[in-house]
Amino acid sequence: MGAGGTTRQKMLVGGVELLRERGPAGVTIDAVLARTRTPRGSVYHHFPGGRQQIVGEALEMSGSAISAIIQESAQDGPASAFAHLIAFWKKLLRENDFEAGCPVVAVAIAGSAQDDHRDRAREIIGGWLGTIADSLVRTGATPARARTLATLVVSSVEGAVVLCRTTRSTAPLDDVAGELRHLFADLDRRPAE
Amino acid sequence: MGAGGTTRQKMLVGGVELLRERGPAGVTIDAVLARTRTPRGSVYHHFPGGRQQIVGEALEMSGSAISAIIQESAQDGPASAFAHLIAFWKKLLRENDFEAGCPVVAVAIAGSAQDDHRDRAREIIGGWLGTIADSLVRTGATPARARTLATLVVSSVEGAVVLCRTTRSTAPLDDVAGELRHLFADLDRRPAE
DNA sequence: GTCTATACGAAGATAGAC
DNA sequence: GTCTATCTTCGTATAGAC
Repeated sequence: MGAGGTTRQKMLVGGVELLRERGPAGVTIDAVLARTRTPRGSVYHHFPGGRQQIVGEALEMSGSAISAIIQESAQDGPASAFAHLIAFWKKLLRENDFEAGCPVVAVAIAGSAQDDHRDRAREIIGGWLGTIADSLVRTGATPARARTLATLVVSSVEGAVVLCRTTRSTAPLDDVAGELRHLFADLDRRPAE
Repeated sequence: MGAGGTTRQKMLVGGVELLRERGPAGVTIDAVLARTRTPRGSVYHHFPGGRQQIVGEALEMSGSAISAIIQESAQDGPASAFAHLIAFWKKLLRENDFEAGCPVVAVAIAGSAQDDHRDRAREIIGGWLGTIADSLVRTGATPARARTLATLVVSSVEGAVVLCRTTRSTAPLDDVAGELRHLFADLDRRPAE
């Protein structure tokens, strides 16, 4: 939990946690306050935009963390990006007792009710796809196939995170990791589609 | 939309639509009534359990539809189940202008707030995995590898549905379909892990 | 089976004191 | 920066008439 830091930081961390656990609809001001035990009177001082601003900043903060992992590890190639992404999710799932998932996916499927941050979610996911695809191109894949493979990687990992939550196990991510390793190994044998 | 049928059926169809578009938190009684233009006074007559019952029955109805598609098509082998699943989602996404996703996933990641139908979501997804894995075993895969491949299929398809919603395009599902075809083709060359 | 009215609670947001 | 009301909106649920 967000123990240290300023009141504002604590609220934001609480918002990130709630976004991962319950989706945007679960990021209520009351829930943030109850979780972080920060003063109610400070909410609109730090977040003049209210609840909507908290959700938006929580999405930015948690989405950037994932983007950073992909960008850094992708410098060592697509296999590295894939491995680090899997490792990140396994760690986060276990640390949160399988109660936390991907905040960007949660926003993406939330629908247009209340405030709508889906455009940002789309941009963030687009960034992941671009980074992974670029990395695949550098290993010799055609741009078209790189894009296709990047889509498979992101889709299967995000889907596996959902299955990990429901089964309360990291097995789905391990299964996906095992199968997609074959696919990466095939890359040089089947470069163009 | 649920034009015909009894009041109860109309309410249920509205609940299914809302569950797919906004998740369980979006299935409010007000939203169901506004969408189906059914009488408010009939809600607790048809659903004594109130909102929670509507969400539960909407999950059963929409989850069963997907289970049925997998079960029927899996009789012709895993490739058929996979193809029909992809086709189902592409059709549903297009028909709903990419505003609707998987109701079971929506429940699975909703968290423990309010009513909790996650156990049922887990059972439903488990059924999909079992059906697909059985089908793979019948084509010669070992039980262990069948389970692993089934997990990859469900994970990547569900993840792709999320990406389809954000990009408002069926391309992610097509990408996954294209890549996983290679994997099915490899099955006979790499039967045991 | 359906209607209106209403009680009740949760949550977002604002105002003004400190 | 933080506190204590308070207002308002929304959503669930119930009661009783028709």
